[in-house]
Amino acid sequence: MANFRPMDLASFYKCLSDPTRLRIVNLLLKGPLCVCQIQDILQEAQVKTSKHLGYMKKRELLVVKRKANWNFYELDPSLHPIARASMQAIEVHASEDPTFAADLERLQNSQDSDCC
Amino acid sequence: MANFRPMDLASFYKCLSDPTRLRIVNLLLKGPLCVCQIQDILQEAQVKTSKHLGYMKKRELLVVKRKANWNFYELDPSLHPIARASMQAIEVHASEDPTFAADLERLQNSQDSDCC
DNA sequence: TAGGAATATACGTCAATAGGAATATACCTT
DNA sequence: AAGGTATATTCCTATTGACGTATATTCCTA
Repeated sequence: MANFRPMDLASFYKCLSDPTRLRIVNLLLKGPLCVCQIQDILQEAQVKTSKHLGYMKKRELLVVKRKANWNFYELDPSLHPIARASMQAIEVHASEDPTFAADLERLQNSQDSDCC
Repeated sequence: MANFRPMDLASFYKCLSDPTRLRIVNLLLKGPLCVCQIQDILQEAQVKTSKHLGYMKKRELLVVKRKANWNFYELDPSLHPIARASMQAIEVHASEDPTFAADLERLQNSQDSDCC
């Protein structure tokens, strides 16, 4: 969101307007993750996860870094303060939500995964 | 957003995912407004404004109070902290955006309007 | 009670979105 | 080079969303 215009802000909030994408954002708030980790944690179909990641990448909420065979996604570090504040609020309150909390727990357990 | 679930949160962010609705939220952050004031400030077609207000009311972001011939919309006072934080960030940064700023200026000038 | 002002709804159209199935691409390993 | 793993893309379908035109509803006032 280089230029702060309602248009861009709307585009940012569109990224947060889907449950699956919110779950992904909740995970990426903890740091970069590779696609297979995200898939494992969400327990959703590969194509579904991939397309939501592509959606957010296209709208510049996420950036991707390829390492060997794996794609690591992370939140764009240069987001507008409004975006940052919105996501920070999600992070602060994630434990109140069963889905977010369960995802974060699976994230913990996946640290010692053999995936990537 | 009585229950905090990604579903509800997604629904909330859907309300923020349209430029016109963002402009409305920006105005309502300053307090309740009647539809005619909102229409005057946005300078958009009546039906467009009305439908966006209906959209947000249906998703419980806004509540409406009828007074005589006029409908006053306001932000639901019992919103989840995540929603509050997101909107507060919008309020803090509104002056950075030409559209938001111009809308707020027209809001000032409309205080002495003969509308409602 | 008839007319007018304020606001919402119905209907039609077109674009965008979500999700699945199948397929393609990119890179690694043997 | 061949096969495997990781990930993206294409195609299809059903749903939702945005916006305009026309019309309905609600309430006030003369």
